[in-house]
Amino acid sequence: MKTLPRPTDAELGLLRVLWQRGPSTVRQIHDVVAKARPTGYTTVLKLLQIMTEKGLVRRDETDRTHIYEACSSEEQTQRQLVRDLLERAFGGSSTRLVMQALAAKRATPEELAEIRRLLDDRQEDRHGRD
Amino acid sequence: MKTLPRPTDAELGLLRVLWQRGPSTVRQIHDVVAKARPTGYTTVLKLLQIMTEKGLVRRDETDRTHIYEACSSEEQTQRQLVRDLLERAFGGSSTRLVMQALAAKRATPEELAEIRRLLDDRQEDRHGRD
DNA sequence: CTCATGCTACGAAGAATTTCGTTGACTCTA
DNA sequence: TAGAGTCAACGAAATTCTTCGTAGCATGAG
Repeated sequence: MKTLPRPTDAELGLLRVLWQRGPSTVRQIHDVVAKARPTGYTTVLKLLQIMTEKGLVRRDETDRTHIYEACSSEEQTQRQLVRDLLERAFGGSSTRLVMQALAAKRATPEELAEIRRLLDDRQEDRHGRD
Repeated sequence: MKTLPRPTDAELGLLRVLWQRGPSTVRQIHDVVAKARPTGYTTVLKLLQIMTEKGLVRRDETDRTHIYEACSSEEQTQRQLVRDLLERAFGGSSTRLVMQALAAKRATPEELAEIRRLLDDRQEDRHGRD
């Protein structure tokens, strides 16, 4: 499994629908994205065809109405995007990225607690492995 | 001060040089980027001209050899990029972004400690303000 | 002064992204 | 079976991104 190309903005929009809905037809995807922003049906179709070539999605052509499905999970893609941003803009320092993430949007106390929990797990991992 | 456009990959590369070096000439910037990847001098120049139009950099034209300078600090730009990614790929959940940041690159114990310190500050802030 | 050098400006080409119209095929129904 | 509707495929246009060649101007050395 080789690394997939970074999805463009429009592509990411379609992927988000696929993650939310699961495998879907062009029409189903179009219905969702068109609600947020007027978009032609064939625009979505073409984008999905390109994404198929790139390996971002796969499609089931059994029936006449094809079914599209994301190749990477939301988590995998998010991690890829973060890794990318990390290298391109943060010189690989996840600390600084986390700092900016917290600065960019005030986290709720619940979120802060969850992140704290995450750090605890992380630390346990290290203790377990080192 | 209106919001600046998101810098492209190549633009971000030049911004990183400007942040690192401070105000610089085209040649100085070119020398740095060309070391990492062969790039024509005029490629860098053109990119800087476009970035000037976009407002990403400003230039001092006093001398014949212009001096370019980033309009946004590294921190501001990073925050903008994170905010952007947050909306585009994480539905605004900074928690999940932090999770992926930690998953994407194993943080060192020192980094983990620093993030922990950050959270503490954050919490104190809230106590102070709530 | 003249020429080599270094600089900016400009244009253009090629690639990637985004959008949509048209076409031809299939399907369902009246 | 004829027509309306739906679908994938394709081409093409508009835009943005990236790259670089060329031209024209200034400057400094000989």
